[in-house]
Amino acid sequence: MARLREFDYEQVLDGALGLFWRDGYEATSLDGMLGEVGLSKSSFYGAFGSKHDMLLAALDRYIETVLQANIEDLRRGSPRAAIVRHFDKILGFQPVSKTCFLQVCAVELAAHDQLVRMRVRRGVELLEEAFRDAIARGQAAGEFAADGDARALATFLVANGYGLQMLARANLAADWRKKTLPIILKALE
Amino acid sequence: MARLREFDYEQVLDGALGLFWRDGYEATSLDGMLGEVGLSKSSFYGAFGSKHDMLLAALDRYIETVLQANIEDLRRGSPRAAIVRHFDKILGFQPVSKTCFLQVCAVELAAHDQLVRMRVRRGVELLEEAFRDAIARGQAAGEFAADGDARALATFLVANGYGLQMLARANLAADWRKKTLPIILKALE
DNA sequence: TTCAATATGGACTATATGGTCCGTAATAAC
DNA sequence: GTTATTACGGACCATATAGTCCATATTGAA
Repeated sequence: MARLREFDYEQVLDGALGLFWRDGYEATSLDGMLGEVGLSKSSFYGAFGSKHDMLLAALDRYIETVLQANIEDLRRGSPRAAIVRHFDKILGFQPVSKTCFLQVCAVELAAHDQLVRMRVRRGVELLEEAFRDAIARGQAAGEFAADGDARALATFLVANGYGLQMLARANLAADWRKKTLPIILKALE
Repeated sequence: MARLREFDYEQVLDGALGLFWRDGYEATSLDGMLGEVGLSKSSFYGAFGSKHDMLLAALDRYIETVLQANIEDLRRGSPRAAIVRHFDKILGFQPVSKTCFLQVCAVELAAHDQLVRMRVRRGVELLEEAFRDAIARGQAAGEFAADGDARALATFLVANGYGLQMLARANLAADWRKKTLPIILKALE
């Protein structure tokens, strides 16, 4: 009954996510983005509504795809090994690396944008739950001390992950950053 | 021999810092800022050069004033109490609070701006040194375990501070965040 | 085949942006 | 008081910005 869409919605959304992620929201111009993904303005406004709406959609998509993949990775193998894997990834970041998009949104936008803030919070809570599950499994398996507060330890791990990503952006010596991992892990033992 | 400047350079710089700090670099418009601090464009360009130059100057000023005050506060009283004070401040943050300007710059700009990155790194290192000193003093005084690696522990504390600030922006429940403090402190014992 | 509905290309708009320029005012040295 | 030097106000500029509009194209249903 109506003309079919010619572009791939999710492909365009992933392209936009990549730019918001790499450059931030304000620094990403709509014209530049539409040029990169090859979309006309009318198609864009018809499908996404506004730059801000697209940011929200990109944030949701990040949570559904990238963050979920990280969360699923936390379920693989032994809990301790999964947690080490998670932190090794972060410790390998350089200043230009694409660090967690939740952090980009939290720091650039969350203070003044409730819709962004709610999504970031939800994403962080999902990550926290995944850590909590991993910790609980590790406790049951005897890898971690059984008397630890799994939820508090999970929040602690999330905070350390984001703190270390900030230090990677600041280009703090990788050697120094890496030496925090044993300290972090010791809190679980 | 020449006309005198009518505005207070540092006062204007502090005003600009406040705006960059609250809203971020890209979201702060020059016209808006000049309106708020009551400065004409010619005076601005004569004194500060460009928006980017002013950002660098504001970042330097943040380090010299706000960050230095935090660092000096880490020297007051017992090391353990000073560290608790530092984290209590962070744990009191709400999403709209002005969290550390170094983090704002790191996340919004450091990936693509070497001049910002170098300054952020320097600021972070100054904070890290202050933590290291506090830890070393605490170790000497028997407040902390003497066998801990003071530098690694300092990096760990810095990372936790920034991670908790990110969680404050995300509006993660304050109760949860607060429960990480005993875990952090335990790493020192 | 007609028609209602949606998609597309791209011209267009209003405004905001960072930055420049210049005429004039104020200052201190001589 | 003259002069060299710098500050100031504000008009001005080129461009970038997010967003609108419309003529045309394409589709599936009736």
